[in-house]
Amino acid sequence: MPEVYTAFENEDFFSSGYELQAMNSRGIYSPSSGSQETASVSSVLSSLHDNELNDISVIGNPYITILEQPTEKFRFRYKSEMVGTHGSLVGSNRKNVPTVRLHNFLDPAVIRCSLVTSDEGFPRIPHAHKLIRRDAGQDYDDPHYITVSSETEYTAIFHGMSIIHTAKRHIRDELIKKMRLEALEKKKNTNIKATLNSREEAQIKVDAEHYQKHMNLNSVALCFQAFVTNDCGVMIPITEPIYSHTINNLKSALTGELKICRMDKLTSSVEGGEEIFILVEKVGKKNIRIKLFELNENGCEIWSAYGRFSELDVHHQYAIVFRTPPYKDQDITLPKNVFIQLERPSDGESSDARKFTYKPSDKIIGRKRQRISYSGSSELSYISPNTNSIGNENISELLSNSNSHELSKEIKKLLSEGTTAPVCKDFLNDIDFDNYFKLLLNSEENMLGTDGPSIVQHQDDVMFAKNILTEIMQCMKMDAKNMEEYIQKLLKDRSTYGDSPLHSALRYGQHNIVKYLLMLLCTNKDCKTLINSQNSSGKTPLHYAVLQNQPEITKALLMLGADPNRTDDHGFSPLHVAVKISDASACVDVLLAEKGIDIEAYNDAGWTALHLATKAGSYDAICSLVHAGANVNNTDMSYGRTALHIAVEGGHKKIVEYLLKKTNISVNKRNFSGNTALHTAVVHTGTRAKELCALLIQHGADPHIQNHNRESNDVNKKKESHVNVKVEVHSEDENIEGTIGQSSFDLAMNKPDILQVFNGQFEKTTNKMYSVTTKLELKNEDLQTNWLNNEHKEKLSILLNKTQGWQKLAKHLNIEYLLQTFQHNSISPSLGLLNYIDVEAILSLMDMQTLLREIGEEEAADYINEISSICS
DNA sequence: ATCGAGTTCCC
DNA sequence: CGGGAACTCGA
Repeated sequence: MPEVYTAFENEDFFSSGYELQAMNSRGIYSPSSGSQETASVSSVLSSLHDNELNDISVIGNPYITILEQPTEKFRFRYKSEMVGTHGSLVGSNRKNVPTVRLHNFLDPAVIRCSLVTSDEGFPRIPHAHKLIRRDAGQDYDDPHYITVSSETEYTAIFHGMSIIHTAKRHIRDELIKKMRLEALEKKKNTNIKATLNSREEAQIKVDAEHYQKHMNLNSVALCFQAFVTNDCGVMIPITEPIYSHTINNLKSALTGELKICRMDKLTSSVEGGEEIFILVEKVGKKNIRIKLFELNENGCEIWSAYGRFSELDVHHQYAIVFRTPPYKDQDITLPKNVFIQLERPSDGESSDARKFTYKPSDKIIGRKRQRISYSGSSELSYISPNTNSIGNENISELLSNSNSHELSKEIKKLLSEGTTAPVCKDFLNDIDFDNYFKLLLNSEENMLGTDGPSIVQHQDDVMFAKNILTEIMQCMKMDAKNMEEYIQKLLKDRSTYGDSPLHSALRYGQHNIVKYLLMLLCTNKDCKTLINSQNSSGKTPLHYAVLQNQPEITKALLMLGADPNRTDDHGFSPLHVAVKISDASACVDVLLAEKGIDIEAYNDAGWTALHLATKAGSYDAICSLVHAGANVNNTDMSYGRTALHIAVEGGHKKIVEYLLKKTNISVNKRNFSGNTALHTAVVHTGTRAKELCALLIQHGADPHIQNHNRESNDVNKKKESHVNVKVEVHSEDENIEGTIGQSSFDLAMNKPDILQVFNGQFEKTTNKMYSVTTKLELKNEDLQTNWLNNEHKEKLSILLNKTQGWQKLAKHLNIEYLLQTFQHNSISPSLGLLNYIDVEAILSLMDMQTLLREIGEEEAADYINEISSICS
């Protein structure tokens, strides 16, 4: 087609469509003229008597601007859904409908709207979907034509359109239909009588075939083009086509709206790694990310990170279980508000952002923190500001300068001078004060916490305990009337997170302040209550003492009546907390020494201390727990695992070894999924899989125990029957439970090194257990007990691979259902088969030799003959 | 055969 | 309308 009309693609005109509309509102009328030639002439002429403002816009070729884009999201409907009304394609502003205007043209023309592919940068082709237009209860297929003229200000308004999702099976036909029409129209522009020749028809079919597979069915665009009809009734385009932006299918996981529906919790520790369950609208598991980000005051993103999860953590397109990433700043002392949103890599779409909060770590002091140098003075300067009510310079000085012995004497004196209420006399009598104070004073640290605040703005928080203590001292010195009451009030004061002074001092590692607070507390009538007070996350001072790995303080707290079994909001007792910290074994021991501690207690997730310790790999804690009498065969309530499962899962070889060697843990215990520790070891992805398997096998793990994992193929069907036969034979083998599932052995099928471990063990010990399982009688004792070693197996497998004899062998052994397994999974199919025969003790070497001869594998048979003669 | 994802239909 | 679920299809 000759390029008579060139595009007018000035960006300015595109973006200034609205201004143009205003300027042209008067409209231009010119008497109709027949041909295109005169059309452009008349447009030039008319520009002469148009006002100056319009000059720029009227000179040039006709073009179309889009006054109103269609919405970006629209639900594509199937034909069958088109009963009744479902709303039509509206404009991007949600009110109007798609609208375009023809410029630089003075005759009536028609504007066509059709549906095309949306891939920008690629040639637009007709889309397989339909764009229907409903008018007065009638539906019309695309394309749609609207006549424009000066009366309508050359504006075409496309009402009542909707997009019909062509069914997959009709895509090709629909494409062919549209592509034929397009090709025909093109040809007719030059020759009215033109038809498509068979070569063109064929080409269209080929193209349609191709597009059918690759067309994006969830995105379309509208195509607008203006035409005039010539004398022969042929549509002659007078503008280049212009395309709307993309319209995406609202119902698809690929382009649908991303939405966070619900979240399990909205907070995480700065350390990250916390598991969160999030319910979402339909997503594709391969095409979704969870982004956490922070904005500054100006709304600029200043931090972002992605939640950690795998495809397997996306449940049925509607839920995701992910772990939070660590926050950039581990040292925050106040909650940090950030945002969380879903992000779709394929098109960069994202959901609305939800608020999310990072909480400061409980172990703030556990880490090395950068110390900010305070100008000129000691930390003393931090004490004074908050003292408008009480002039306490003396006390401050006392606190900071006096050696601790002096001060403790001071306190002790105060305490013994009868300031204590009679109620606690009994309690005080019970306490071994000498020991207690020795414990507390057995420290050479300075009075003030060794750690200053890392960030100045949080000094109030950090100084909370110190300020309270200062006030108390002040109060004592002044011997005020309501002193006791006042002190009581001070001790009960709370700071951020509901911290009592004791919590706060512990949280910030101000160990000396802790000690002084404890001295004060021990004489207080509400001592027990105060000691056991819980902050807003339910933690007691004991939790923090343990988190800070302070065995002495832990002990002191216990002496003062701290309840070792009080749990935090997640059901964690101090023991639960302690065993998770690998170097806090001293605290574990202190706790375990406490009578009344419940070592089998479960946290809210259904884990005992032993499970938590195992998960964390805290070897010492495990030993302590076992010594303290923890039941090693106790299972967690969420997965039914013993510590052995958990240890294997975590690859903690040393712990596995300990459990197996030093405890009476049951090696073959199955978890809720029916898996034994050996199953877990076999599928272990780390480098230790083999060692772990060996260890378990050594301690009697049975690789034939099956889990509850029912596979879903023919292979398994057959295997079931196979297994059932086996079970019958070994009916004395207690409780294989007749279940249908995978054994450790099954799981190891494609792991030759692990099979070796299994084999090695059977060569030595298991012939008794798995003897005489086949119809074939075993004749040669030697060959029965000594099967092929690995080297022999490899050599033999080379022979059998060469001739494909392994397939025949498998068939004759009635295990052809495993052919595929061997074929696909083994490095060498024959080796897989041989290992299988070996482990399952299907037949003796002698029989093997016979069988090989029967099936014509002379070379292999000879080889066996050769090695067996060497052996004997 | 079975499962998850995608498609189609129904209310 | 939007939500939901039944159906279908490909791995």
